[in-house]
Amino acid sequence: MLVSAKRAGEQGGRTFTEEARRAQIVRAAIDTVAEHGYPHTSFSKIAQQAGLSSTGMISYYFAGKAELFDEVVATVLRAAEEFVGPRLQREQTYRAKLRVYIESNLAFMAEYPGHTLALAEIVLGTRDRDNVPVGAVNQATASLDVLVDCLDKGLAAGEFADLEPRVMAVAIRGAIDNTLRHHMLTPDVDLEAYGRQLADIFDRATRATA
Amino acid sequence: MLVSAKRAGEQGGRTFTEEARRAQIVRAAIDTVAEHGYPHTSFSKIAQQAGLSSTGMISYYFAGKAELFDEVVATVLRAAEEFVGPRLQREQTYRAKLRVYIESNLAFMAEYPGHTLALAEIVLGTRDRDNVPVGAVNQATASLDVLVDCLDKGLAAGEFADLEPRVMAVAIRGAIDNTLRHHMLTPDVDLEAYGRQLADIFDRATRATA
Amino acid sequence: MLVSAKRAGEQGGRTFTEEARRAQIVRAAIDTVAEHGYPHTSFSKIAQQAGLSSTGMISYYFAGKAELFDEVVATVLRAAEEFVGPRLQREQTYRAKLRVYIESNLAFMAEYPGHTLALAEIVLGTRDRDNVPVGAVNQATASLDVLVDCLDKGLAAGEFADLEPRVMAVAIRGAIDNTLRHHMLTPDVDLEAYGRQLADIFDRATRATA
Amino acid sequence: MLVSAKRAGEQGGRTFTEEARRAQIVRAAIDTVAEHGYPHTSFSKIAQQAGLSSTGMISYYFAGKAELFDEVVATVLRAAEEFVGPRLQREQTYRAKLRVYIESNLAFMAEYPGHTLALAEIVLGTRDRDNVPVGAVNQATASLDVLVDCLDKGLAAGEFADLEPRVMAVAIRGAIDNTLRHHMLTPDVDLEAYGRQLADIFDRATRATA
DNA sequence: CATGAATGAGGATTCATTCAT
DNA sequence: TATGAATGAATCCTCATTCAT
Repeated sequence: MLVSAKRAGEQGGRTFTEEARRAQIVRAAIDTVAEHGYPHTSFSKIAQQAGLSSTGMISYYFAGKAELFDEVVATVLRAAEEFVGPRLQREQTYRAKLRVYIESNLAFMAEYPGHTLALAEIVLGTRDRDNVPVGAVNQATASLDVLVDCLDKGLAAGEFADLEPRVMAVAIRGAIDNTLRHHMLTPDVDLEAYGRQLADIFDRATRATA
Repeated sequence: MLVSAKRAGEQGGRTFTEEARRAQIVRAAIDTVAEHGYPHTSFSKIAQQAGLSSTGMISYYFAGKAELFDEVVATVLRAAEEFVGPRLQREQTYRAKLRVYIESNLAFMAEYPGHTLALAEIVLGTRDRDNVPVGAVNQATASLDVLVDCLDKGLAAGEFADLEPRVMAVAIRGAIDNTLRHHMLTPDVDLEAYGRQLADIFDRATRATA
Repeated sequence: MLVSAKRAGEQGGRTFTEEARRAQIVRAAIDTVAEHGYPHTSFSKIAQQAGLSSTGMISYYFAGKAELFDEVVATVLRAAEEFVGPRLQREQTYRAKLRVYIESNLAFMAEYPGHTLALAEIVLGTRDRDNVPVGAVNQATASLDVLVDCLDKGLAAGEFADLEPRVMAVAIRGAIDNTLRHHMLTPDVDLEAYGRQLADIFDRATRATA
Repeated sequence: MLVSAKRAGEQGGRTFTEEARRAQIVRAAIDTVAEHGYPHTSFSKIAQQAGLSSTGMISYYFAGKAELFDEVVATVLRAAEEFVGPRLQREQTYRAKLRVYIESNLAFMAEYPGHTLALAEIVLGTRDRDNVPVGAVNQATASLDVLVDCLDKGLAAGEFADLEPRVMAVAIRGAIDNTLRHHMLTPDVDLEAYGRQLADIFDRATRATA
């Protein structure tokens, strides 16, 4: 006798079907944000994109706007981590890891442009009523820590010279994200070449001065 | 036929009084966006901030939301240009100009945090119905050209080595903007020190490799 | 053809199991109304209170909202009748019965505050689309007849003087219910003492004038 | 030169026109509650009743459901006070005042049945999320104090015997309200006669025992 | 010039109910 | 018998914009 398909796939108290629906909605939300921008993303647009007949369905699966977009952010970050992480671990030196971090982030953007764009939109657009960024952003900034960690260790290993890890990390992350933004405006640029050049820039910036 | 007193002071077909009103509204819009975030900025919040009794006035002076926020962006960019421009011209070498560009941009942020924050919010939040960035953003990206120009000339003068001006410019601009974003989240950082370190990073990145 | 085991225990065409489920749901409905108020009582809150996993169960056992709340009212009235009835019969004179009616009604309220509160909420909140009270209320008002009957007979027996039974009954019932309402707002009052005083009031009101 | 009509009629910072609109909406709300019951009273029903084209108008004039219904309650209580108050003051003895209180309350109900019904509905239907009655009710219960005060003073003056003013007041108020409720269900009763009989009841109840 | 009342579309969310399994 | 996913109407509320004055 088989355990029912539903119960088998539970995650966090949710059934397989529930999880599937949530994933479907999250995917639709990502696409909608990427296409229309976060401020113009409404439940009805998402429902339409997902092929759902009403916005009620979304409220049925997500407690509210916040929960939905928190999950969107988590999903995108997870996808990015799964894309970038293995490539990072393959490298031996921290200098090589840094180069791969930059290049594979841009490669991820090239492969999932919607994901990255949506992430940026949501992180900037999501505030509580005191204009303080909410949960989603904490996750997003947490992703900066991977980079800080890499720089920290590389510094300790003597591979990098003369840098404040967090300042550098913020710069690198900003450079990457802004590159995506420009890529969105002028989609004809070659992201792979861009990635190499960006990596060159920060490779040089982390070298010891003569 | 006499030119009316009003018409004498025109700017783009508008009278002094009109310009004053528009400026008042633009100022209020900047403050409102900075305080509540672009998604929570409505005409009524702006009217309230400006001390106006109704939103009708705003619609009276601006053809629509787009026109208002275009003017906000233009105003902020003008302020930034007026702040950064003179400091740039004071320097002789392009390398020095680059350093000053970075430092004075962060200094501008420190002095007018609302302006910069509002700009970032609006640029990301303002799209037409096809999600194409509107006029505002074109202006914003235009501001990148100053930086590209500086790098271009410095390259020609042999001051910088080995860089693609536009790639570098996008990286620098992104690094600066992301620094502001982090400053907003953790307001205790010293923007002046940050500016120096950021300038160091890109100073090194533009040097010839040994 | 055999009568099935299930059918053997029918009540109004329903099996034991069905009755048990209905009772469980009715109990949950009473508690929910008492806790959250009728306007905030939804099927999902009731299902939650009953430990059911979905509202579908409720719709399955009750034809609709109206049927459920009709049964709630009937249940509460039955409980009140079972509480008050025997105490009433124990008394010999109608004057004594009247006193016991008042006191035991308040005692019932003290013992089952949720029941009484729920009843009041539902009676006021349940209307059909023409604002005509539905079945539930008819039952509720029917409960007034017990009181009218007591007054009628006492009058005939010469125990009460000078009163119109229905007017008096409405007054007494209103006084009792309003006492509960005040008890809900200020729960520190002693319902037993209140009951005695209330009984005193109407005991005096039913005496012949000197 | 005349002060503008608008400014002339201000009340609490509101213009004449605003006040008129608010009054119109409040009147429509009273009628709607009286006709459909509080639980079935929605902004759209009120807007329809008021002849307004959208519910937006109501939100435009009232900060929310709570503010609207608070004003409804205040309006009804004011009307009742204006009706009952003068009649009360005309009487010399507290015993006479008590009789007039009861009779004129029923007379008010006869004249403005919608008002009283709406009041009862709202007071019972309005709770915050902890099921605690809100502001409106405080006003409503405050109206009980007039009665308590009358009984208190009559007791001190030796006009009433042997009663706990608050218990008596709650009883009287409950009797009055329940009489209205029955009047609503069976509209053929003569409220004036009812009022006299109700007054008789409590007149007798407050007499000294022989 | 300026006002502020009015509009109506669109926002998220909750609800009772249905239906296939 | 029981489930829970799906529905879509209805909830209150906010919004940018218009228009008569």
